[in-house]
Amino acid sequence: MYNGPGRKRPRLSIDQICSNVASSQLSQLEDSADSLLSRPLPVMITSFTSSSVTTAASFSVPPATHIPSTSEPPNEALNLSISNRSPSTSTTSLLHQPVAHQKVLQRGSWPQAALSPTKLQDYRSRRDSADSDPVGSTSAKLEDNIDEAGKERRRRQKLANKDNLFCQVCGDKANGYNFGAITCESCKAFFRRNAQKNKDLKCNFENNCKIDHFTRKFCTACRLAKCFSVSMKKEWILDEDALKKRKKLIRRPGNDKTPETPGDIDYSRLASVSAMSFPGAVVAPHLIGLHPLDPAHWAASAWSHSQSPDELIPLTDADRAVISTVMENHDMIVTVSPNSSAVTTPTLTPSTSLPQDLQETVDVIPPSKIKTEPELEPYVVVHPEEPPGEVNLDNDTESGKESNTEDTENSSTSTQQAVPTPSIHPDEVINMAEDFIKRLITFVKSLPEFSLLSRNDQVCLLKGGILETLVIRSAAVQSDSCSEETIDSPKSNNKLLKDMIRQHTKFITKLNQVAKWDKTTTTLCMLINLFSPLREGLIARESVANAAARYDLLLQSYLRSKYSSREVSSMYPELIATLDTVKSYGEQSSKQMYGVTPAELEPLMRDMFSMK
Amino acid sequence: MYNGPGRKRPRLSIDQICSNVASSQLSQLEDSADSLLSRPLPVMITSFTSSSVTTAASFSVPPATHIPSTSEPPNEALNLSISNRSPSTSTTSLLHQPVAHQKVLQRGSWPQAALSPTKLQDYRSRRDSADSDPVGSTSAKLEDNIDEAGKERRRRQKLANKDNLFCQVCGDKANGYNFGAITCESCKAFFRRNAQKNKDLKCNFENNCKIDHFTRKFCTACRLAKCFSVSMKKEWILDEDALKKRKKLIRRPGNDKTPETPGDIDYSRLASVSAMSFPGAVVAPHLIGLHPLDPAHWAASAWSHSQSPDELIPLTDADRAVISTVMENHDMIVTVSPNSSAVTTPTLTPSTSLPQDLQETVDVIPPSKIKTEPELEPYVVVHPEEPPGEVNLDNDTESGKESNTEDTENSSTSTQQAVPTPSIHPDEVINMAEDFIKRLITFVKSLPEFSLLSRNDQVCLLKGGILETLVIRSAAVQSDSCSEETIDSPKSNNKLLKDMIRQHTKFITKLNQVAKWDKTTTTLCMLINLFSPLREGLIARESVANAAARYDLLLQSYLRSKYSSREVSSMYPELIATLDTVKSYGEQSSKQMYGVTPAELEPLMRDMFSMK
DNA sequence: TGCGGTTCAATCTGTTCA
DNA sequence: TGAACAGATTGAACCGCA
Ligand SMILES: [Zn+2]
Ligand SMILES: [Zn+2]
Ligand SMILES: [Zn+2]
Ligand SMILES: [Zn+2]
Repeated sequence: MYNGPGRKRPRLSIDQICSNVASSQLSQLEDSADSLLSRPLPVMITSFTSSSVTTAASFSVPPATHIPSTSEPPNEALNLSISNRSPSTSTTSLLHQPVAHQKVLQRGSWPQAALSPTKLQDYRSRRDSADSDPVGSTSAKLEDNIDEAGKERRRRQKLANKDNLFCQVCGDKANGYNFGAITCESCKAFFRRNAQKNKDLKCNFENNCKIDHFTRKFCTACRLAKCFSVSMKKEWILDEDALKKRKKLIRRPGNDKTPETPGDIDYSRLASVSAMSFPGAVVAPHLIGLHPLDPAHWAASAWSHSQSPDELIPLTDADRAVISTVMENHDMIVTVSPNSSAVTTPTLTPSTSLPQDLQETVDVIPPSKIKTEPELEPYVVVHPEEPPGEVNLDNDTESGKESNTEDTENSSTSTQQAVPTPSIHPDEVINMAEDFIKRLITFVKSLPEFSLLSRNDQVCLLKGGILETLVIRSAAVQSDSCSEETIDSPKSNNKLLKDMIRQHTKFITKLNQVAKWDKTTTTLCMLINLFSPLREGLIARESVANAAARYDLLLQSYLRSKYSSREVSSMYPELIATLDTVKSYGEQSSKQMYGVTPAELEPLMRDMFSMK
Repeated sequence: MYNGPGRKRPRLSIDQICSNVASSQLSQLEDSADSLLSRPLPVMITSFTSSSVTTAASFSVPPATHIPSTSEPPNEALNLSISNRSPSTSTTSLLHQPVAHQKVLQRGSWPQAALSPTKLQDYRSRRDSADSDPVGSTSAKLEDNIDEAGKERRRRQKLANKDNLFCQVCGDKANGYNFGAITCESCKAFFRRNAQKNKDLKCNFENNCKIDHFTRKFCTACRLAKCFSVSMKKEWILDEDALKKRKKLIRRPGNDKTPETPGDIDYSRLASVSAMSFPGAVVAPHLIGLHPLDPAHWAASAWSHSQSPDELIPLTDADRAVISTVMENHDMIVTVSPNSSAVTTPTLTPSTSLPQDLQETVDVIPPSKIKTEPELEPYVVVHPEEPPGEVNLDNDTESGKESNTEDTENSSTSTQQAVPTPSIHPDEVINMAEDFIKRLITFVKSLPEFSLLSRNDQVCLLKGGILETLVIRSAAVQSDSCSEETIDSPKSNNKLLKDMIRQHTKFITKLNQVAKWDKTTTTLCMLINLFSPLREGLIARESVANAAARYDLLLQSYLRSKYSSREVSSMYPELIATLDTVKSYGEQSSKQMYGVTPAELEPLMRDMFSMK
């Protein structure tokens, strides 16, 4: 029996990663994550209209007292981080600022990602029209002539294409789209052979086998999963009937852009679906537990609008709102802007609070600060289990937590100068990492899709993806600043580390490039990646897949609102592909990180944690 | 000198190391070593004829009272091994088993690893007659008849065996010996198909792919390497000629079963050969106080044969015999195969017995279990001071010592599963270490060169080299398994320890690489290193140097029998060089080990002690 | 030309038989 | 231990419609 499965690379647990990175405290990330998760998260509510601008404003505003009681003293964690940066005094003072105002968060507004049945066709036809000359097929001669012009162009395109088209499943060289995703010949065949059969493939490992040129044949289960995860559509595999018909004769040409049998896919369904932002048809694959990044799904779910390829499609209000909220929260919680002093360090609070009781918690928060969105409902709808109208997040009343972000900031700014980064005590580096991760978790908790998950699943996602998230996020934050400095840091003599940093930089650069240095884009990518339904241990994979799908669609909509159809059609897949690389990258990083001393890590961490 | 990250740790004496490692008992390594040394070691003598079957049988036989009549019921050891496979209950129950029988095993029963050509033949014929009905051939019938008697017995044995025999390559269920190692059918076929072909298999990964039931087909290169590492002999694959002959006719079953050289091994020759295997000239350098590993000396003593550079120079029968004996003993005593449950814990037995009296002791041991080699004589000749004919080992009557090996085994084996290594109580770790060291010592004592030394010198060698030995040995045992697991162990948050583990892994990897994953090679290296004439306190440095030289030569011969002149000329020096690094490494390790808690050490120890 | 399907040779593996 | 065999997969090449 040739059951060739793949060689499985052990995936590091978050614990391991953390311990690697920071060696000590972080090692209990799981625990901390857990504890973090159990802590209430402040609900952020954004009024729609007020949205962006408002948010922006609030962003720079010092959170200061906000919240109620948090006049509390600076929290320890923060202090630590601060200390890192500014060795001396200034920092301390900053530290004293109350971290209180955490945030907001919306609940469910969902932009609807258009996916209508027509999309695919749309996509294709658009594509066709764009690239290939629709010249009549009848007169070849004419065509020749006419084509002449476009010929070269086309050729070039094609060339360009083929040369840098890589299989979304295994990374091998790809020819073009197959079943909805850019894949190589082998994955195409593989998918056709297996997607439909119901034989339950079983992964002999952890269901997270890496799939690449070498390993693809190791684990059919994961390979297939990956296929679905990139949204390959098994529905596109011609069934017997279709085949028969096909062979016999091709009648009404109208129907069949897709090889599907006429009656097959009822694209009309999609419409309604899209309304729901989660069309069953498209969702299916995700339910299977795949991760949402799919060009394929993308292609399929292309925009329903039959807009001209160059017209931008404005975001729906809902989408816009969601995006701004997310970004706002992200900026508030995670980003430590070097300049703006208004720091938001939602780090955990030692507060004794509680939990699951959302509504109430929400109330606790000063209405003025709460940010909520009308669109929430729809989202909630998606998750009927949830009580609509309110965020299902734990509310964080915050505790005395202070953000040392300030310090960080200070130091960073001050550090900006030529002055070589002051030596930081290893322990501090650790603290910084810990602190940052906490913030990141807080941010993630602000996402309803995340907070609605069971604690278990939340932990699973974090364990599995925190590092990747950090990596991606670092791109989202300091698009350009990292590279040089980080790399040049005279501190690291450690070869491995240097390589890592270089690789990191390379990745960041690549991602930023593909994302055109758009922070929103990178942030969305980060989220899409966060919600990887294949993470080990997940239970509600479906929910995760849904979340991923949601952000995926959001990203598409966002892109489409900013770039032309043409641009998006190349940009989106590239993003997905790039994003995919982070997986192996992260894994590798954590491995390499192993044994690196905290001190050596500092520069990289500064970068990853966006501390300057 | 590894001056890695930071802090220097005071240098520890072996006692200290031990105490650190194990904290208590081990600390008196010197003492214990001494005591161990003074204890008689069971002489293992194997009659050639009785060989395989017998041995196999004895192998599985409960050591229990050992001695003579082993009409004993199922032995515990077996149970243990079985338990490995079945995680749950069995294990626990096993644990509850009285510790008494633990040690059982060893003592003299020698499973025979198909070493001698005769054995192989034996095996074959037996197998044939037993399992497959040699319907046709005339001789077969005769055989049948003859065999009749032993048939049933054999069958039973085999069965018993089969149940707890696991492939040394992939851990799958094994049938018995194939090409010199216990392997499953598939690995057998795999080996036959690939071992001889010179197509250069290339590992797509890191050359340390884990090989198990699921992963074995992932990397042929590593699988093959693993095969070699467990000493599978490609020479045993019938070559064309042999095949032809074989096909033509099966006459005297005696002659050609093995591809081995016609006359097979003339054991009688061994004497003289081994006597020569120690040319005075070569010894010289060592006397000067050099340690045996030096390229220089090597180059000088190159093989006198003026063979063509690409021709392999078969080992002399003597050398082959010695090597197999050594390896066999090593495997039996020291190696705790993660898969093979049949555990060999030659640890000391609680018996009260006695001592220095060798001859007598020997008698005490069930002849069937004792393995001895004709070759010993010659060796003895080298050390005329010793009474020839008998092994100069102390016989081990065992003290009240119990080995917790059992526990160890259990936990280890059960650990195999995905289950994260179960936490082992620190004390157990200590015990494991102690136990392991004891076993190692037992093994070392089985080397005439060692046991012939004065007690003082023996202790000196052990004190000076036990750690290094452990390190090297870990490479010899689990070529590939250590790295990942050990490193990933979430347990160790201790930075230093991690560095150590990493370094350890690095070293092991390097050594294995240089040694091409050949266990015999690494084992010989270990021995060469053990006999370092420069150890502090040594008196008979000359003898030690001789021993080193001997193994050095043996290594060279061995290499030359396996690789081309060209290969060896680069390989050997590399081995020596690599080996040399272990010194500083070990030193460093002991320094670092300082202060590490036993619990933290567990993973490293598991690795070093090859407990899974 | 893109992207469905189809075919088929080539590998390997592992079991069974001799 | 070898030989033979039956499978299992894979992936490249190709076919054909729109
Ligand atoms: Zn592919
Ligand atoms: Zn898998
Ligand atoms: Zn095997
Ligand atoms: Zn390999």
